[in-house]
Amino acid sequence: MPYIKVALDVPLPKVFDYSCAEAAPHHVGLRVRVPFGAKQAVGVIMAVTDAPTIDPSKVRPAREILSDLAPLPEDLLELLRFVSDYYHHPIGEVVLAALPTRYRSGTTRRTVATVAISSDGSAALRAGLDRSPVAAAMLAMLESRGPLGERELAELPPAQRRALRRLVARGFARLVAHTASPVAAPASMPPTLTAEQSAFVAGFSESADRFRTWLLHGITGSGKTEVYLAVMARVVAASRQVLLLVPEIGLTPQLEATLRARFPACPLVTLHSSLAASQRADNWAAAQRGAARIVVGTRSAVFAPLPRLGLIVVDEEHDVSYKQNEGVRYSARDLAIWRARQRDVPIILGSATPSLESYAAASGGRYTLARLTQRPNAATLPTVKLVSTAALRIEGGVAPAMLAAIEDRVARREQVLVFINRRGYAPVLLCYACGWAPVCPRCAAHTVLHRTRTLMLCHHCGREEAVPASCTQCGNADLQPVGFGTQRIEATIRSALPAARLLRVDRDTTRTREAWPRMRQAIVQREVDVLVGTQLLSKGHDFEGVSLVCVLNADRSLYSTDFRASEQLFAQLLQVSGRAGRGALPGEVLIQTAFASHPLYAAVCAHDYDAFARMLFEERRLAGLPPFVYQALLRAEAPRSHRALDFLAHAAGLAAPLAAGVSVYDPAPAAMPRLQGRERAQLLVQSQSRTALHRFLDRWCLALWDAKTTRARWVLDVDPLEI
DNA sequence: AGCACGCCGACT
DNA sequence: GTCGGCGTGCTC
Repeated sequence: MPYIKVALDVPLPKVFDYSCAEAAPHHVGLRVRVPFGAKQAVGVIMAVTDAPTIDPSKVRPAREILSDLAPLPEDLLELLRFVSDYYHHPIGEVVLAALPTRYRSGTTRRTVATVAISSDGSAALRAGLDRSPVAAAMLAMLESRGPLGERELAELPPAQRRALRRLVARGFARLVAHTASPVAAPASMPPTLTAEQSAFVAGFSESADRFRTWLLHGITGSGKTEVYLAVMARVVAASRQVLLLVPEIGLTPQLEATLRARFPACPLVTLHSSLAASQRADNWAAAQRGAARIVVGTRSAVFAPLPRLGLIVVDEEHDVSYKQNEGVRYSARDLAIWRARQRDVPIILGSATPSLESYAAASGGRYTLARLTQRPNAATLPTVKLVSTAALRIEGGVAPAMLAAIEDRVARREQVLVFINRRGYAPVLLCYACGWAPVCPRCAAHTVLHRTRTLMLCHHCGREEAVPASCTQCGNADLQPVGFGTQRIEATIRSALPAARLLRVDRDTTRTREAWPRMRQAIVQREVDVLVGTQLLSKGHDFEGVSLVCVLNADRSLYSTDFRASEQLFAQLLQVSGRAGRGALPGEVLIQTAFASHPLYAAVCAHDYDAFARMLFEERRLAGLPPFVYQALLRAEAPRSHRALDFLAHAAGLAAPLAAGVSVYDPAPAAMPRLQGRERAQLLVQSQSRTALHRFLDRWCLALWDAKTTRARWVLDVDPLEI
């Protein structure tokens, strides 16, 4: 009797043995439906064996092997096993997370479960039969509001879900299933490449069929995309697949349009979170069949099966959105490199501001560095100037000199982009009498004052509350907004320049699917003079009419406790600067700051990445920080903070005898100590040797899994970005 | 993580 | 008496 080892979506570091008469070696990588505890689950067959590892009497038979999808290829399973080992995360969660959601359940058709009240339930409600207040309330809700959909069900508190299950069991409510239905042009000519671009393409082509990591450091506007396209053309012509990873796409279908225009005959699919589940599953399957030749996707696309892979490109490789910060905390950029080595194909990491890790690897010769130092067509870099606010008291958040510059551009019918990395009206509403300010009850954060919809909003958990009329501590009615968000800056500019046409672009104004395309249209057609927006606006948009970029509130990251904040600020400022003067107009960038003599700003003004990188590198070396040490963070969370800290104290105790060559720090509250009603704490471990760190992590995790102590949820964050 | 089982207080 | 609260332990 053959047995199968099944990866299941549970936080346990093992696979589960099932008996399965029909199982054969070629079933490895297929999905399978199995009984698990009291219910059924869908998992992935990781191996087929002759004998179970556990007591055979405990083994249950598998229900059914699902063959509506081709098996996950061996190289992908190998990648997933590596991810599970390296990030010390349960294999089942890793494997199932790599699968499009639609394939995580057995049904291939997209069904949305809803719960509706039954006729028995209506009768019971009228007769007042149910004595449980929760159950009665649920029945009343089902009757008045109609059936509850999957989303609403997921958001119910556990007590209500339990009550609902009981109602279903007693026939007072029933499950309903709805089935939802799922949902080219002439080739554009490549431009003539610059000498630098051609040199890179030529150099790349010499070893294009072997593994090699290229770090393509190109200043903003130097045409990295053109280089990618030229290199991709060769790969596509050889009938092989290209994986192009991009940061969170957000508002950018532009790259996709460019690719389709350049390769009209080449099947292209995208993989990102805003696709409908069925679309995503179809695109994934097209990649797996090898039918899709170009796969453009965000970080999770690094797990797409690609049988004919010939090249990987990671655009904006420094972008922190490549790091997954929930569940398996992987770095898609690092895994892309692992995958390129595994498949023996070249990989290009592109950036105007490479991460210090990549910079170090290139300096040490592990990556091949290539540079693009020129903008094509003799376009010049924007001039970057500082607007010092050190001696000023700024009225509406925008310095007079900056307002004047904006007015000047508007008068010349040029467009202006104003960045403020905070949405809402004001980040804090403060009582000047006693110092009280509204906070979120579930998160360790102030709630943010919003004015377009008047409310206090928690930006961490989304909780909405009414704006208090007076201080709840002292009764003072004079509560003042402190600090500036996009809405307040918009108001300032509107009152200073009443004739200018303003558009605010942030998460609040781009919530609907159609909103952004319509705004984009308005910008391109010059129906807008001043754009006020968050970082959303900074990624990958070329607005030809924009000649001035203004940056507000950059100082916040200068003296942050996070040692990576200045690296990220520098990258952001250079990226944002790149938005000015993309067309024929010369660009100008103004950065409002109270610290005009800070060396970071000097480097930004000089567009000097190398000087800044060298400086940071030296700082990190002296301080003993990455990339000179390797880190891992044990993160714990629990409803009460002592639970999380107790767990970490216990973990530190377990670590002590294992920690050869590894420093174990003290448990500490997390940077965000409370999130969504859960208290969070963390424990840092680090080592100068990656090998020593991982040898330690291997043994430590075994001990942690063994210790069935203190109930806290925990994850290991290997190579953390946020500490 | 779910989910059972099990043992305690407060309602009909 | 049951309902429902939550702590413990298991899932092949």
